[in-house]
Amino acid sequence: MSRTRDPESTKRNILAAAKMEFATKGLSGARVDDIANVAKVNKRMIYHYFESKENLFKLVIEKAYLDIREAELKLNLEHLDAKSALETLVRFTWKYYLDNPEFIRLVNSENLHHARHLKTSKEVVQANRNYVGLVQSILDRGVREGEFRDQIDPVNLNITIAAIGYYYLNNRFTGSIIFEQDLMDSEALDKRLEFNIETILKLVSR
Amino acid sequence: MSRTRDPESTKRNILAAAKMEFATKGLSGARVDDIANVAKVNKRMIYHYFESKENLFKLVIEKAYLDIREAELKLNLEHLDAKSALETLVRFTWKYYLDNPEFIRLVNSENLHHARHLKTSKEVVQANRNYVGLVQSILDRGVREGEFRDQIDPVNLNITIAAIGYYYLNNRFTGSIIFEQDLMDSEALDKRLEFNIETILKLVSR
DNA sequence: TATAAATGTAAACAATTGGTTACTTGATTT
DNA sequence: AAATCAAGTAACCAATTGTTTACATTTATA
Repeated sequence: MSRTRDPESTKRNILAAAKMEFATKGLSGARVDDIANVAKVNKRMIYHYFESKENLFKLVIEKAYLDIREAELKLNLEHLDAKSALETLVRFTWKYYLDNPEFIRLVNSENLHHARHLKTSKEVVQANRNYVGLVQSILDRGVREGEFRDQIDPVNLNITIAAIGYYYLNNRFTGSIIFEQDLMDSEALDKRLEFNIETILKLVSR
Repeated sequence: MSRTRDPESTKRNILAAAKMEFATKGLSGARVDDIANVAKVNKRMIYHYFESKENLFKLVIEKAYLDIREAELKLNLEHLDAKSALETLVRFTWKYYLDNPEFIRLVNSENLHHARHLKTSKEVVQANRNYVGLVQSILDRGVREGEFRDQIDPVNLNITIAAIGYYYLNNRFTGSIIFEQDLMDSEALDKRLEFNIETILKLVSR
């Protein structure tokens, strides 16, 4: 049966279109008209369901964070030895950024705006708390197994794992110009991933 | 003598105001009127000297790159042993990002726009070529001194040195929320710098 | 089945935007 | 000192923007 009305699908379409629009053009550059056109809904519906452009952005960035944290939990890193778990996490983080370039763009936008949309989001804070705990448990296990150094700060390790992927991909356009090579060709990408794994493993090894 | 007209100072004021405006609000979010007000010049002067908002942005981002590359050259890393040279470079990069947060924001904006303003800038490419050469020479020296591993890719090393500082500072707002600590308090900043030096030195060591 | 609530459309609005026009004032040159 | 050009001002414009108003239609419910 073909329903002529479908509020859930309308909301989903708006959110998906908004995510791409905000990621491509930033918060200021994004156009509500364009979001409506891509989502194939009347512009009025955006205000009906999401109140304002600003609030729509808030929901988009919140969902983006919850999505990546959820994907990380699915890795089931508890079942691996510490070294494999850490390598898996580095690989995952890289691949996630590579497959979801919108995530990086959205995080940049949110930081340009001093994270004002995320400030009130308890859910995102909790999801991240679990994530830091996960990395801490890998570190503990690595120490017990005699593989990792003691006293490594899990937050700084987390940040570095993200950083070495994020920066490369975020700055792929300026990078490809100033380094005079295509940073996005598959050979360069593979090489970078291996480089990153090496960086992290050397950092934690005894 | 007080000159009522001073084109050089007018241009300088416009460029300085534009740099801050673009860094704070991005290319789309920046307002030509605001740049004119901050620079204390008539809006007409911006178009007189810089043609368009877009072209003004181009000059701002070009100058930003030339400035950092120039500052790096002043470090005179050739006179240091390889390990000290590399540590100095990591410290410098961190401090430069810390003291010039506009640089990070501008690079983000340029990447959001697929680096279209930098594409035609021969000068920036040349400046960066010198920079990669500098890092390569440090690596060579380190190998000769028996301190560094062989075959380290200078471009990926460069990218990683930048990444570990850039990401932390770029995402300081979202980071302070999701990690539930002020990433910008001086203790956290010192700790991060030491962490980064350790990361790079462990990466290159034999 | 009548009715109210939810879902949707079209058009318009007030404010803002990058950019321009028409004009004035100061400095330099011959 | 006249003339010419560069530097500067104020007001305005057409286009675009996020948001709203007024209205129509579908769906669920009493």
